[in-house]
Amino acid sequence: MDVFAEIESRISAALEALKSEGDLPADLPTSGFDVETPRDPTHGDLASNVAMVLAKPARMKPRDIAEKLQARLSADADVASVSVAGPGFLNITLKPAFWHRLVQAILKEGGGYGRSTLGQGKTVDIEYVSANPTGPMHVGHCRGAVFGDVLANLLAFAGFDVTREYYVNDAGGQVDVLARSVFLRYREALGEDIGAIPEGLYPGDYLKPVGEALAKEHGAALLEMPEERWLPTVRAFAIDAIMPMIRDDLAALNIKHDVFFSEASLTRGGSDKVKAAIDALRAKGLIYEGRLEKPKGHDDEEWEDREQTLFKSTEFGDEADRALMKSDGSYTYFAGDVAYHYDKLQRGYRHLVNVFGADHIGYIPRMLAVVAAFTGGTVERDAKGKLKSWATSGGSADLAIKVVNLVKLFKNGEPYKMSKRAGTFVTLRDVVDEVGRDPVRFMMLYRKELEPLDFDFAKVTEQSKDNPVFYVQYAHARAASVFRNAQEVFPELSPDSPAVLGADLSRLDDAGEIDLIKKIAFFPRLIEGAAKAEEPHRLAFYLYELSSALHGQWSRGNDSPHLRFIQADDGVMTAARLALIAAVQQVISSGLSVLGVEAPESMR
RNA sequence: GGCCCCGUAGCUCAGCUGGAUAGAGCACCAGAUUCCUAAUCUGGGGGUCACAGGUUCAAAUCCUGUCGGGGUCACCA
Repeated sequence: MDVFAEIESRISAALEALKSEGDLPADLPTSGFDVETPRDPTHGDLASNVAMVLAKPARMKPRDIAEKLQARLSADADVASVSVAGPGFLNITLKPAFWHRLVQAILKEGGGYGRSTLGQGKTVDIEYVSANPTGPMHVGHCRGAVFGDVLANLLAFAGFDVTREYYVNDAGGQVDVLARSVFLRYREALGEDIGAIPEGLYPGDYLKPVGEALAKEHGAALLEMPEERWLPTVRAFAIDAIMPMIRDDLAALNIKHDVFFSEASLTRGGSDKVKAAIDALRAKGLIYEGRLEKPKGHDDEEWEDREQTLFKSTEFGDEADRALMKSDGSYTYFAGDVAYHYDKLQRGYRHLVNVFGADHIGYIPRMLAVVAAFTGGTVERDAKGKLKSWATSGGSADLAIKVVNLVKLFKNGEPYKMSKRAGTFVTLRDVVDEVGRDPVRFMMLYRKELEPLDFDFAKVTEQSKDNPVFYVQYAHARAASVFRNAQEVFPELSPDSPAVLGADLSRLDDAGEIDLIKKIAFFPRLIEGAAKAEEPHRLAFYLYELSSALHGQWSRGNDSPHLRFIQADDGVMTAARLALIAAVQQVISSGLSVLGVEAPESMR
């Protein structure tokens, strides 16, 4: 049940009635306006701009339209009063009985409350994390990982059919470096003194066991071979060893992908999916052999002017065409990504989401270009060629790119520099072990994704109450506690009992109580808004506000005992208030579950 | 230099895609605990929404320009 949609439709009905009676022009639209909660609660429960939006097409004064609607809506059995204010706002106050019914509806829906049919089962593929398989995850990966995971939860809650995907960059130079690094550890495991790890190889100790395992499996056999013979073996071995580390790291954050897509698989086993994807673009006339201009703004000594295979991404507004082949004849990373997205589209997804780090922003236009090219969609730009959004539209499927900004590390307020050499490299696992899964997840979401995030270990660990996650969890635990205490007096009042679900709510008339109901009434709309905007942080902020309202109402019982939830001499009132608490707790619980954060029954 | 993001209270940030008198946390000041968990609550001070124009009934929000901070710019991934 969505109060806003409900009132919207009643306003529409009122407009229709006025039209049929000739009070409004017959061709006047009956949608396109908003119903929202006014900032100032004295204005009423709900406000609409309907009169102002329709003033122009109706060629009437906003206030005149508003007054006609006022007369209509006042007759509604659920409406207590309607007023016209300011430039033509329609302020509506609903009868308490309406809010009481809402609480009952929420309790009846239970965990389904707030779920939406917005997605209508549309298939969505969300690609996130996609860290190179060259070592354990570090803190920097954390934000994108949590963001992607929660976005996936959120879209699923809003009715989309979601696939969570990880693109494994197991081809290219980085994994060759990994292989050489492991080979060194392999020699070490066979008793060789390898000395210091040379510049350019991965120095981490985590490769030691990998080298040892390699020695166990192959003995000294690999030592006899030239690099080009052992490299593929060692590379595959190393990746097979690293990926479980990464999965473990993700599991520590409660993140689980449905699909791990291997970049190397694109060209394995005789089939060349990269070539196929490029050919598909070629068929559209978007591939050509040509030269690129030397990039401006920085001196590049190694720049070489040569003819190469290019994708015409300028066709979609990118600032340069993009190379698909390296000078050694192998595919560029971009070429692999072209094939990967081609593959995703062929798997039938209607909506693709890529979660990028801020350092990959420059990569966005070419990716949008690729997907627009494959789907027949467009990359919307304004007259000056500026990108309107990081998304394609209008094609058989579309791509949206979400960018999470950098995480700046602090310790006791001082910037904290990560360095592998100085031993201050912080792995994701370290952070989760030290701080805990829930605080990390919540912290990563308690900021708009595009905003840089300061992450202070000392703050999040030592003064853990600074972390808002405890505030929200405490609200949930407090609700559970109220039930525990209430049952000592009224044993029949357990959370799912008929006595609570069917409680007579007519005495819930305190302003704070009604305010709590209004806050949970907003939940479905919040979910839809956050899902449409693909902004999970909204949910974190919402839960904080809702928790605040609950803590506030609880505390009012300190000064005014008659407001306490448990009234030992009044079972009817207690049941009513517990019903409200149960509904609030339900929303917090549902919200936290979308965030992937635990909703504890107790904080002790 | 091109492109992209950001600029809101002393600090860290929200602001529901254009709504009414711009909010929260931290910090500071003053209070609340024989009382359902004080990991909590109540009150107070604190603002040229970077700046200047424009669009309209209405702009922190959209457009243009300027200033400041950050990111990024073939052949890496």
